[in-house]
Amino acid sequence: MPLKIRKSNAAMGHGAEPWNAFLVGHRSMDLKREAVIKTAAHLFLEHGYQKTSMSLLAARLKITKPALYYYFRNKEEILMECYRSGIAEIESCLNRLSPDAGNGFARLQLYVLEYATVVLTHEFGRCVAMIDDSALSSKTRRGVRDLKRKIDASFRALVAEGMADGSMAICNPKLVSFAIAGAINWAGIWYKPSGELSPEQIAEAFMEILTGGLRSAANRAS
Amino acid sequence: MPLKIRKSNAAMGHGAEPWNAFLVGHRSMDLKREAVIKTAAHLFLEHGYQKTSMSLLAARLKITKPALYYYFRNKEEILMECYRSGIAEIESCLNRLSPDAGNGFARLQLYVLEYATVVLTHEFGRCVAMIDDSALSSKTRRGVRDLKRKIDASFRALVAEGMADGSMAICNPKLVSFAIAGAINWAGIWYKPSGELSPEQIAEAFMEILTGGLRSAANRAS
DNA sequence: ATCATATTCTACCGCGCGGTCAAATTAGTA
DNA sequence: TACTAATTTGACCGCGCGGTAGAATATGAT
Repeated sequence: MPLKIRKSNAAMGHGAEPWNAFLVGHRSMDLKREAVIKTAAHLFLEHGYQKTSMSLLAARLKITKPALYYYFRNKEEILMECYRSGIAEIESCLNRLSPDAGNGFARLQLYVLEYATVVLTHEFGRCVAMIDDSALSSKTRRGVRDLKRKIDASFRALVAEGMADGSMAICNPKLVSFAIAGAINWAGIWYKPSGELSPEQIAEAFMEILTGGLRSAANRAS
Repeated sequence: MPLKIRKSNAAMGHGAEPWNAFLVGHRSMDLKREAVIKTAAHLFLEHGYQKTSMSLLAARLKITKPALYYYFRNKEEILMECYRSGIAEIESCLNRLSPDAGNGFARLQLYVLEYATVVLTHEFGRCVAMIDDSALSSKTRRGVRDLKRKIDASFRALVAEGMADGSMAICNPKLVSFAIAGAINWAGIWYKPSGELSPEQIAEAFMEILTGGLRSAANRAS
């Protein structure tokens, strides 16, 4: 009778190694799918999407490649799920500050702060900013871009709002949105957790640098 | 007697199709190397580095793959040359405005304008901003990063200068440099020449957005 | 124990990649 | 013309990739 790997006590919960979800038998498909995309996100962020092979991903999960294909149709479905989670997280940030946090300018500042924090610290948020979607099939890519566009639209709406209530100088919302998102996304690329600057420090500095030029004269006088 | 492709009248000069450099015989190695990296840059920008195969590059030049290896050791040497040209162009911008174009803040503004223009319009400048160097061997990548670091250092020096002469508010030069370069590099990614905004429009808007928050109070009063 | 189902495995496929080789072709020279 | 050196080529290699087929195994219900 062969040895049997026994179920680990720490197999469930957030702190566990992801591959514990695969240790023995029956746990729900959802748990295993989550374990896969979580591990995949880390690998994608470390080596890039193209250079992360399905075999490596499987190895990290202590399973074999075909098992992956039992849970996902193909490689790009896995990346798509990473995007979906990350974009959902960013959207929830945006909705959270919606109610009433001051004028448009103040809310833009808050959003910059939150967006930067997500992109620097959230494992799936980082995927949205960092991972190039050009490797995807055109159909899947269109789906991703649609989701991204929603974020961009909210961003522009915030800028337009600030201009309408007089708290921001007049400007091109599209370009403002691109400039801010670009600076932050790029930070997602060079930022390494081992560096000397914390995500909070970076987020605060970026907020000041990127929104400092947008305050209206009236808003500045106050 | 087989047909012989005759030398085109337009085979030389800047406006010609790059592959004309290969049409017949003897032209200098340098011309052909230039034709290769120029064509490669366009393909890298269009499809990405990883997805541009040496076979495709050769096909675009109307030669065969092994001929490519007569002029370059390997694929990454070609990308390296693209980087080198782009970085040289950016450095020349920086040197050009060095002498005396006003205080630190004014010169930073000029530099932002020029950097954005190069990254949006110059074929090799775009490579520097857009093409991920993580596909390179670690040795080559170190070379590229050294070159990039020089640009970053100049950038930070400009910021430090502005702080020293009182034209800019106090800030972290490293983060300012990253924020500005990031926003512009990211523009290199989304910008398509077919879009409705011209590089000049983008460059000017970015200059205002990205430097607006850096002006010192004293500088603002004037 | 038995069976049906859910899950995971071993073994494999076709493909296109970066890169190489030795042969063929061309150009320059005399 | 004939010789040499520079250039280009067709044919090929090994590899690792994404993905698959079908057998093997584990699980849960009876």
